[in-house]
Amino acid sequence: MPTPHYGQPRYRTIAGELRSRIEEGAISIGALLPTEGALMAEFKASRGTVRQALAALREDGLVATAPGRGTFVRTAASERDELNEKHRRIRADASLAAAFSIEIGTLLVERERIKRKGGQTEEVIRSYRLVEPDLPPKRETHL
Amino acid sequence: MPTPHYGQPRYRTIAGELRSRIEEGAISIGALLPTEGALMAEFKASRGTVRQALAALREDGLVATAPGRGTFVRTAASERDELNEKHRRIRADASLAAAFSIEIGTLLVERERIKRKGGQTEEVIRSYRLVEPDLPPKRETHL
DNA sequence: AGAAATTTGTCCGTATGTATC
DNA sequence: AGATACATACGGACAAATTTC
Repeated sequence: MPTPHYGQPRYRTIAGELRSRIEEGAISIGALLPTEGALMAEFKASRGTVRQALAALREDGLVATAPGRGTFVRTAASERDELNEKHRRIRADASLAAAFSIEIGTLLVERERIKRKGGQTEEVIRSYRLVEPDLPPKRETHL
Repeated sequence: MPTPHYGQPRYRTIAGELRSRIEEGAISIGALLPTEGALMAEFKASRGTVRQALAALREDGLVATAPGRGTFVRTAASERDELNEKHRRIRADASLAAAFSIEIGTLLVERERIKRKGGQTEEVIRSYRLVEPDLPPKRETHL
């Protein structure tokens, strides 16, 4: 098969399948995922594609990989990563004002993410910033 | 050339070189990096290797890539990402106590990262958690 | 509007290096 | 030392998004 990635790319499909197994407890926390070779056979995918899938899970913090050892499940099975994400507008307190070199009371955007794991909160992440785009705007549909 | 990655992998070398150019202003903010094809020619590397290098820069938040368009520099050239990282022990206030379902005053680890960009603070990230490892411990040097 | 060219995205197969078991 | 498993690298091919003409 060439490279038809109509709906979803294959690596995302594979990542999703692995994610499901982890969330459903088929692969428990701390356990090893199948080796890259095994995944190649199971999904009939190339090594690169399998590694792309694992990289995606790694970015989500779901697994961790060690050379010569394998890829391990990092987080709990059920109730995984409910990652509530909230955006709020808050006013800078003293410490934030100092960090940004702005006046106390200036409006900031707070993004709070709460990672849960089996009902228990694992981590609270709060980031503060002003605003700003990411990429330059698209070219206007020409003349 | 086969695959000798003694000191540094090639993709890291390429990423480092590009990073330098960005930090030194040779490629200014918002500007396009050379295309993947151009980088292949310049570094005499395969497409995959070049893309690995770009992925590394992307993970650092240094650049952003758009399909069909190219890879753009995201952050300021000089004084980049001073990413001060501090760890502190703090006591849970009301909101953190609620998030973790613990008592107010319980000790938590706060990791604060401040991303700067040309002297100006861009983002303040604070994460709170208890503790815990990442990977299962290595096997003892066997029987 | 539409076709062509450009550029990134995905995927395959293979080979060799390095770490761990 | 040998087997296993992940890391790096090459080359080729087709798909999809964007820009250019």
